Amino acid sequence: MVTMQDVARASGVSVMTVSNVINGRNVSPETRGRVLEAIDTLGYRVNLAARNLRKGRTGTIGLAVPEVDSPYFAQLAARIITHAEAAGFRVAIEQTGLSREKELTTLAQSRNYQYDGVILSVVGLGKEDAALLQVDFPAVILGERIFDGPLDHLAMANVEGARAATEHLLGAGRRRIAMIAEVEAEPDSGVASLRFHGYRDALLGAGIAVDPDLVVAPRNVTMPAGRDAVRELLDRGHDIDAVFCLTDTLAIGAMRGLADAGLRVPDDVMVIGFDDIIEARFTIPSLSTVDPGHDFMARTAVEMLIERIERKGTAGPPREVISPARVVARESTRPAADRA
Amino acid sequence: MVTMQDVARASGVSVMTVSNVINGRNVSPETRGRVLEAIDTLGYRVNLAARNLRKGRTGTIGLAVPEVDSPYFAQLAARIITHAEAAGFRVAIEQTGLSREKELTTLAQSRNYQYDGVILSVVGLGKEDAALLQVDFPAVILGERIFDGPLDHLAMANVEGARAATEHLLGAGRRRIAMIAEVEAEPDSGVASLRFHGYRDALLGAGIAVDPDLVVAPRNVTMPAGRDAVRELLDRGHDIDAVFCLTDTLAIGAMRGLADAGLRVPDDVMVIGFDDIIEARFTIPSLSTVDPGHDFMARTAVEMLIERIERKGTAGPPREVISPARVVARESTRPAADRA
DNA sequence: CTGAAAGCGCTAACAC
DNA sequence: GTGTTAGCGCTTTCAG
Repeated sequence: MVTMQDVARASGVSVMTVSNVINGRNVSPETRGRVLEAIDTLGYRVNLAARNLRKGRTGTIGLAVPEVDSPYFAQLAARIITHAEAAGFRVAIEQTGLSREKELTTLAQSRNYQYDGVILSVVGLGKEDAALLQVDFPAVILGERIFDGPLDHLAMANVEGARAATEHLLGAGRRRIAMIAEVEAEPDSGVASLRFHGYRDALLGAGIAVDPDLVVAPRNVTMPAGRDAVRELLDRGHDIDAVFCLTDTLAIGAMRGLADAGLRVPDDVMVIGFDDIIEARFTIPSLSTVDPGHDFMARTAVEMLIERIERKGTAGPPREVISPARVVARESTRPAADRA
Repeated sequence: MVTMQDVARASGVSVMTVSNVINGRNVSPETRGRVLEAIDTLGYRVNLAARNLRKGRTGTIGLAVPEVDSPYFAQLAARIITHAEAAGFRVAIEQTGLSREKELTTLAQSRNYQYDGVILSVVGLGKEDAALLQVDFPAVILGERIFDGPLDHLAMANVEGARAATEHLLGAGRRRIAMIAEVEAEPDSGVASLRFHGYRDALLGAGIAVDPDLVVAPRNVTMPAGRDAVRELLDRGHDIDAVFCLTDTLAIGAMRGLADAGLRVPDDVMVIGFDDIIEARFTIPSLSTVDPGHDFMARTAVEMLIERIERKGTAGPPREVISPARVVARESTRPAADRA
């Protein structure tokens, strides 16, 4: 390993001068030339572990997401990287695999001075873990389950978005509206129960009672699970005319399941999802969904985190921000009258 | 910041004992208890920057991909994470944004002792950059452009896979087979020209000349670009009966473009992609494609890298591995006879 | 089983 | 503009 010492010796200057050259501080052109040459011939590289230790920061922020290959999280990550790099931070993505333990570990590890701050997308942690989040470290929580927690928190307008999605289906004349979501036992404790809340509100508002038989739990949040959930729904023998899916990923699977059963979307069954992933614009038929304010979320998460990082001790109380959601109508909910 | 010193003082032992407790070495139960208690009350965390500096390794491998939100790379990353974590390594994902500079930077940064090794998925770098890859650092290159380079290299069977895909279309009786790909000027210099090579071989094998008008370049490798490429193809006024797309992402866009033009897949136009991303199983119709051996690639890349890391200096010459590819037939290329 | 000392490579602070 | 000194927090080495 080549160190600054070696470079300093080779170019006949002190290590400090080498450091100054590397960090672009004032050094006479002649000296700088000699140093750069030595760096080149020796193949010297800064040791970031040493620099980080000395400076007490790394210039890297951690982003923890449940799954990197879920389109929603992948697209969120890409947006966050864009914003963070614009602000001069590198981003390291970690996968928590939907586990509460890994989410806690990531937060703890971050405090090990690996990252200057962390954006944690939470699905496993719940209200009961709020105490464990009591860390004196720049962190922003993305997710639904930790309201009134000790950290900055950014959530979506889940209830409102889900209500709007359901009203959109009602507005198209549908009445037998199923929902694909695993609703948590405790009300409003997670994404699913919040979106179910919106679904129920919309139905009640239209004078329709929630039929528990029309709410089916997928085994996870993937396309295969969405397809199988639709099969179960159809096996129950009910006459459904629309499905509201917890996420677009489930919705894409659901559309596949409907096609397998010989049902046409939107004519026989309308489908709407939630998330507005890029894929939704390219399914056949294209998928109506709820845009949870992607750009707002990514930008806000990065801004909140960087502000905490820069302001160090001078913390201020935790903030709570809700990103607005809006329905994006596409072919999968288009009424017959609108078509050629 | 709480240090080992503080813990040592609080529990009346030396820093060494604290270190031993943390690293699970032999310490008397009583002492261990006192130390753990002090750690807990003080809220001590190991400083990884210091540990890394001292140990000269980080336990983290870097994974550089062009885009984290491309399904292919996202799914590759998820697989690599799985294998690396099984071997006790953490993975930090970085996005190179399709730029040659960022690819080089990532490789250089990695040598700054941030990662123990790096898996670099290359699209911007070419043969001419081989010299710049001459690093004395554990690295595995994923991609097509750097054959005979100085680093371990893992590639797909692009020519064979593309030939098989095209033969699959020929076998279904199609003759006017278009290809969506931006073919590089230099033969066999990148993924696109290699797959074009396979496409051409298959056509020639069937006695069909390549019609340059049937080869259209998308503006990038995304769904919108695939859709627009199909539009251009149709605007040229040719009668096509099949399309081979450089990637599944383009193919999904292409199917959308065909639907927009009122053409049915596979009846009017068959479509086949390349990559076998998860989404391909859930499009309507489901997408035929080429499986490039995902699991093999992820596993092999991690194995090769870790071997380099463990063996430090004792390098051995760079290795070259080709992952086998095979056609996966789905609805988008199903002949009429096979259907109900 | 526990401790003392040394030093990983770098930069902040202060000389000159 | 350049050099000297000190020390970031940890683990390795060697004594006890």
